[in-house]
Amino acid sequence: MNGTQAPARRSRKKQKGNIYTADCPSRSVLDHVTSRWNSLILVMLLEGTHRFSELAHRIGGVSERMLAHSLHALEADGFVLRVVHPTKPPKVEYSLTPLGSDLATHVQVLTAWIEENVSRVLDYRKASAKK
Amino acid sequence: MNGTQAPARRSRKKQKGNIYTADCPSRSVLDHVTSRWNSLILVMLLEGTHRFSELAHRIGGVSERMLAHSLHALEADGFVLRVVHPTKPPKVEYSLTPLGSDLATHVQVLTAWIEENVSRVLDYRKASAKK
DNA sequence: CCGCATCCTTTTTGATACTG
DNA sequence: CAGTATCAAAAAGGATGCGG
Repeated sequence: MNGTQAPARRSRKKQKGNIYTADCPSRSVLDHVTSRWNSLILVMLLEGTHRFSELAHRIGGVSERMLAHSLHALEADGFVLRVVHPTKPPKVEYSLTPLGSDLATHVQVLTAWIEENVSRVLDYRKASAKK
Repeated sequence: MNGTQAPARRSRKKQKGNIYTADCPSRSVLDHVTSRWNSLILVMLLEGTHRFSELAHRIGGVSERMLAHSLHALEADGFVLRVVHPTKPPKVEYSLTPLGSDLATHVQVLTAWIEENVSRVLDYRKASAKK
């Protein structure tokens, strides 16, 4: 089941994308969601609002440049809300929009699964390396 | 809630990873799962066994090089099983392992969500471009 | 000081051509 | 059919510096 052709339901704005199609916008959304740091950012923001420096500190290995890039991308897609406090020193806070929160929930399931099953993967990697 | 420190449960092989740590293996697993084409491959194989050419044809925009590369990576992590039929012409079939099937289920939830909500993202992108 | 833009290096990806 | 090898382009990543 699960047809490949677009449903072509007319006169309704809410059309479902086909992620297997190269030029479908849903593909670009998937790319953004799965872009290296973005999934980690989404899951971390599920905890609540965080400052730039907090994210930079807690997400191991991310550079400030990449963090800024990723946050902008997530903001442009409407997943993350960026609030600048013009204090001194400056403070920028990031949080999830309702849409982003919904998405992040699903991403978290994935990251949680990986954390749970990472040892299985490691065992397999080791076994096939030996062979 | 959801502590940051590792649980340090001892003397059990099944240790849970911390995906926020740069050198945790779970990070590399996440990278593989979210690598551009891998998520699409996983979801497609959820339908059942597929040949190389079927995957290449149905996943729009993927090159043979990347498809082969991605399939090898998924195979190395124990998510995908590769079976070569020494017929003429040759035939290679790919399917999910139990572990891969479990993972792919969660990835599919994500891709399905994106397909459902892509119009919301597009609306947001359009609105912020206008501003 | 914090956030992030700019320069330059390294890694990933893609187009094309060629083998078993 | 199912890949691999090679080269060129693009993107990711790191170091540094500057505005607020």
